[in-house]
Amino acid sequence: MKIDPTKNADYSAQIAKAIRDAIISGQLNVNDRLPSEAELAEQFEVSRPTVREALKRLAAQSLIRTQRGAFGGAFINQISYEEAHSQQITTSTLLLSMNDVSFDVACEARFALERSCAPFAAQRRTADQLATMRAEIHRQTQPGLSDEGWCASDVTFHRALVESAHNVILSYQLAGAVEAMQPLMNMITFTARNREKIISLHTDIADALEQRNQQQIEHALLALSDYTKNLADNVFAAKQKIKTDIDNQKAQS
Amino acid sequence: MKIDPTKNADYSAQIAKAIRDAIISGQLNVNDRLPSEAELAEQFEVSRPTVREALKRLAAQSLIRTQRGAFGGAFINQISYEEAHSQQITTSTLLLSMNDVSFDVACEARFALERSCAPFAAQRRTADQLATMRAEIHRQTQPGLSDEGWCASDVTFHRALVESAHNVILSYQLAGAVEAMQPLMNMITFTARNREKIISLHTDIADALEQRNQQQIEHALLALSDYTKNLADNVFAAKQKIKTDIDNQKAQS
DNA sequence: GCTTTTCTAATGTCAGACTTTTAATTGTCT
DNA sequence: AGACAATTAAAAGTCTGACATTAGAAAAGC
Repeated sequence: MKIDPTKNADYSAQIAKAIRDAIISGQLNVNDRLPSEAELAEQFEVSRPTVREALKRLAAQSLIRTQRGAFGGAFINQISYEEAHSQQITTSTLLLSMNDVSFDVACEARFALERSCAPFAAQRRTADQLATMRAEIHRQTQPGLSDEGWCASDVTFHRALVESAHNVILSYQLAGAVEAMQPLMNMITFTARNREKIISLHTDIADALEQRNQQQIEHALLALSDYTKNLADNVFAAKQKIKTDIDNQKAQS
Repeated sequence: MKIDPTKNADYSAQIAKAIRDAIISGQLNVNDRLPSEAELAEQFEVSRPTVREALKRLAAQSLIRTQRGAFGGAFINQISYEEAHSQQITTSTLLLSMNDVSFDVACEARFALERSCAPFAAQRRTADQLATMRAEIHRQTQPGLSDEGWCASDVTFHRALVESAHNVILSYQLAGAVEAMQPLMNMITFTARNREKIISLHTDIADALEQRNQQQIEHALLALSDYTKNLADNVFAAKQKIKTDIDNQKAQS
């Protein structure tokens, strides 16, 4: 972990890469302290601001944390599930919003991923998680529930399902996928009739989970996926119609 | 997107957050140019180095790209699948290496996620992808294949399977999961006999895919998952044995 | 022995200057 | 007029040196 030849990249980017590689390769361990900024500056033969920019890059990826004061400095950060998770969501959300992914594709992926926890959920679900799901279903039946409340409840419901697989890695990956999809889902307003149907599908899922019936869980999820896709198609078609109507009106006037 | 009150966070972190939020909320669009560093410094009432640290944070997340020279500056970056993907891998790899996740859990998650593409792969696989998989299987039968070559081939094989689902979101999520697992997989050295068995399981997968048989694909993947887990258990048990033997030897001397 | 004060090493911030890059403009020649 | 070369200016990248703030450690006081 030393040199910066005269490549065509910023020093700060090169330094960040050098340190990142050292962390990933295990040369630097969790809670190790990096040399002070002044020392790093000397070591890499650059100025302190340059080193600082490199460190900020690493901090943005939660690779290090910094602490002020004597015996402070930059420490290798043990990345937690929460941090990793929120980063995944930021990245995925941006990816979805910037690359106009079709709703169908995203929806298909989302439910396909969720289905992957079905076998373990069927085996390992606890009464606790089932109760959470039932409670959310009950909340969803309340007539006065706002759109935001509905969406939040939906997320909690699906999260409980994922958690019931009792596999941290799976939870982490799926929660990221589900939450990243949320902004897209929010584009659809659920009417009372839509809600009723979705609640019935949610109930199917909960029932299947209660009976520990893997295939039925998968089947219900698939049905939910199809229904959501259909709903979205209608919503988008309606929006499109309004748009063309306006265009026609303009053309006439 | 304005002020920084005297909160208990770095200015640079606050500025980065303000700009990040503006991007996510859509106030700033792809390829928009941010004000120059000097202008931002004036706007936020901080110095230019502070602004620069904020920009480096955003650059580390691929949210912006910078260009030097006249009419250069910082531009909102359209995050590509590749960039998003490599970030996911960095995060997931670190998460796995720093939180001593058990191999079983990771392996279970990895193959469960991969199974989720089975229904689409069965429907949509092309001759091309099947050919890639067959070619990799053939490469895997070569006796002189190095461990690195074996691992690379394995990744290519599974990647082709994932791609055959023809869903970019799924590909992105799964490729991240599969590649993040790779360092863990590399801890297992595959003996000739192991390889033979894995090749046979790979062949099962390819056959099932050729026949567009979803259930058989899932079944073969499950078998591969179980076999890999078993293999890992043995490897770790062997390592443990060596360790205790050494300890005993030390105790005797 | 415990609390309080002081010390000090480290990050956080600033101001100002200089260097390098790069695109637009201007100027010149054919 | 069009193509090529020189000039210019804007912006990021870098450096120097300084000051402010913080927080742990050591010393002083009780």
